[in-house]
Amino acid sequence: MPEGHTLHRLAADVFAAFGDRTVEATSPQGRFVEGAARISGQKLVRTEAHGKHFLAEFASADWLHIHLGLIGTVRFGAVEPAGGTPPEPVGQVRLRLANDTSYADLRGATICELMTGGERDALIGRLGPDPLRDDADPELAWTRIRRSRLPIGQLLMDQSVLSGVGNVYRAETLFRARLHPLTPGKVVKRAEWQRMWTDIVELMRYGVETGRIDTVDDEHTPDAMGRDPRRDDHGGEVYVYRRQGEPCHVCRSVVRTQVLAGRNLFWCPKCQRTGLTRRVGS
DNA sequence: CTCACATGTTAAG
DNA sequence: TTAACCTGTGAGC
Repeated sequence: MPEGHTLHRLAADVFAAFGDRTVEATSPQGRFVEGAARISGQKLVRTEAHGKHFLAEFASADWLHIHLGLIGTVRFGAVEPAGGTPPEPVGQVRLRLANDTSYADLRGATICELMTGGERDALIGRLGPDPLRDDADPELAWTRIRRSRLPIGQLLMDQSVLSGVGNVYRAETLFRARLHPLTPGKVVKRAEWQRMWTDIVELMRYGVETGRIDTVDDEHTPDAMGRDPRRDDHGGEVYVYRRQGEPCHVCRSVVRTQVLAGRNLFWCPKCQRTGLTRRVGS
């Protein structure tokens, strides 16, 4: 379940379990044997997340770089009794980190590699501002958005414009901004972008705290509206993401979907436009 | 059980 | 624009 909040949680969880001490690294699956051997026995100095990228620095100056892609996961477990042997890996475990009390198994990632510090810096340099980082500058994203004819829905998913937003946060933040996803970037107003950025920061911080993407305001919760809670998904309550064909929680219009650049858009045709002067799509 | 699809990205065509 | 990567889940039979 990897949007940016997942990676920031992962960075915190990995450091909590393995940070400031040596860690044993193996690649039971066999596709990261050399890299695992390089960091095994090294002290884990720090972990961090930038957008959807996980990075961990070891005392050897090696950086572990992981990207979960669409289906990658890290599963944590406790070594019991402490000091004992972790359970045999099940399935394709690319990387296992372990110490005397914890282990963590990485599966399905698109990237698991070692980097130099310079390569780590270059990677971060290619990413747009991450709403979950205190040093992020939303003006950098605005500079890209305001000059682009591409749809705001496409720009929000471009990791070089801003990093960490995925399909769920895209759909939900555009709904909350009442902005149609096909609105060209250059038509978005500065104040709209500033409000949207603030909203993204708030939504994603909540995601880091809870591990859930919950985007509906109190007045639109299942309790407040007397409807059934969402159950088809591990996420929380949402306005439009994967709700195509269902009624909008606000206006009852039927939520729509359309593929854009290979990913599904979701929006409410009535709530999401900003007046007649800016109606986009149909 | 099988199948479609998924919160992502890259490289091939 | 499409396939490929590769795991997990839910729907349907």
